[in-house]
Amino acid sequence: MVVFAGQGDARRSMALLWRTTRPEGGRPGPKPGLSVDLIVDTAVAIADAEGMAALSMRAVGERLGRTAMALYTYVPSKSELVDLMYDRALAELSTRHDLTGGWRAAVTSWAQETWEFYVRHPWVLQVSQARPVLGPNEYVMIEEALRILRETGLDAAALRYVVGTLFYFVRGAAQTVAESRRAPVETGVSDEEWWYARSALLTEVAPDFAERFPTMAWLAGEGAYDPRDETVPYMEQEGRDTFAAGLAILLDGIEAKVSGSGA
Amino acid sequence: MVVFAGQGDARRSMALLWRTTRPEGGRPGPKPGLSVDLIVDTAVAIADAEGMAALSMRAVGERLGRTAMALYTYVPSKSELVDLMYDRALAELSTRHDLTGGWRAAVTSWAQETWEFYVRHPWVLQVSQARPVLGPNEYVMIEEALRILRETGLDAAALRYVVGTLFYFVRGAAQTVAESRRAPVETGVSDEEWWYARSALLTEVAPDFAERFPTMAWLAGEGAYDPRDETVPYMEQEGRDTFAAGLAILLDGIEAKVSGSGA
DNA sequence: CCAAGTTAGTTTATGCCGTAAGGAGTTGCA
DNA sequence: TGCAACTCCTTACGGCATAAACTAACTTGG
Repeated sequence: MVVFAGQGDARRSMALLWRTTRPEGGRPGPKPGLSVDLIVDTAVAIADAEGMAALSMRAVGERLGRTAMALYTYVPSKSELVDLMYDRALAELSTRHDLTGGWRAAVTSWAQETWEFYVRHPWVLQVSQARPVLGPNEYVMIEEALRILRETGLDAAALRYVVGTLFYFVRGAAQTVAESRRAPVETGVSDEEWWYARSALLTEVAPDFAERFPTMAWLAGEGAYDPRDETVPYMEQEGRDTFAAGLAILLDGIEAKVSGSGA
Repeated sequence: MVVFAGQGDARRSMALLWRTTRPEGGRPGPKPGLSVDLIVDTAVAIADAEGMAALSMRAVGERLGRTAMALYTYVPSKSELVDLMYDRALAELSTRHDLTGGWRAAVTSWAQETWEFYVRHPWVLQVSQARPVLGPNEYVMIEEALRILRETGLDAAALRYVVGTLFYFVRGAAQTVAESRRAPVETGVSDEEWWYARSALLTEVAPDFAERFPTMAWLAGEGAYDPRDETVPYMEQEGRDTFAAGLAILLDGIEAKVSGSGA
């Protein structure tokens, strides 16, 4: 049974995100022992350390020495709490990338920082990108990307596409690495163990691998594996490299569009 | 408490994915009333129609006139079932894109088809990209992308990056549209209703929007909104356009790399 | 100063979920 | 004929979000 979210709910949720609550001097009743900020910070700490799967109202309450139900005084629901976590986390991103070196340098540093942010908070990528949360910090983030890329001189429509494409790429590239960090925490099996066991099973289950997947076999034979730093898990190294190289490709494409449109 | 997944579990799961089970003539016990295929198909149907959130063992069992526990005779766990769903869905993708028109045309048609696939099965994007599922059809999909792009003549390392970047982009672009289809199904609120209510609240909660987010305000003023087909939800139109334009940018970047490396 | 009303937080309960355990009925083979 | 293997069921457990009803702390109007 899906309950239609009423207008009132939406208003309360926006008010919470944008912090439009009056000072509220001297009210009756016991003094609040918690606060929305405290709850959100605690929830973020849990998600960072133990993954989104470990985030429950009970878990947050327990860390604060309260029951799960106590949180409902401050936050209307778990999904609302997750929205607040998301917006809080986004506040970490810087908002003033230097444009004096040209837009390409600025975009690169923006993308790098954003990528690191996602990797640092892997759970953020699990927050539904469905309807955007529409919190203040999400707007700040988008505004910053637009501000930088407007420097290219592209028109409004092109700017939209370019920013969208950049977001897709950064999120996708971060996702690979984020998951390779999340999985060990949540399953207790390291990347190395997992891949080792899995690839052994693969040859067992598909002995004709090389004939069925010739290009993959060629790629593996080409020694494209390059574990230059053995302390970095394989997936993570791969993700980093793809990010750097992919970003260059993307920026080349954007540059072509910019000079093509005569900017 | 996370239980370490043993080797035996992994072997069983790979065997299930790759269908390496002997014919099994005349065994004791009642004839199976269900089959893995039937269960997986039913689960896919539920996920397609009602979203991943509605997919439960009880729901699948009920559709088949069985209890939830009956499924465990065929499938060891829900997460295993989801892996099987994922691989089954991937079987829809075609494996022989025409290369006679050059790699760019082939990549475009591959990307288009893959994008449509994700949009058709929005739940696929929710299946963790953590440790790849490693089913046969995932390999087929990757092999096809590699086969097409090898036509560029890029070396192994570059090929990896390019394919990775392309995947990130297609998934990201599809995600936006997929969510805009998933959300109404799961929440009962259409895109239009939601955006209308939300943007009204936004001006209420941030009356100084134009000063705080000048580039976004400019973009909105530029009339970048172009609802050419009113039957297509806004988010979806935006997603489609970004996909087409973004893909062109990406391919331009790849082309630059190809001619740069003297292929 | 006290009763009324408001609020923070608890306990209890409902209805979901995945799945462990054990039992009932069915079938093929020794 | 009996046994082992098999499918499927019922029951149960511990988890989840959260509704409802309650207690206790606090402010304020009379």
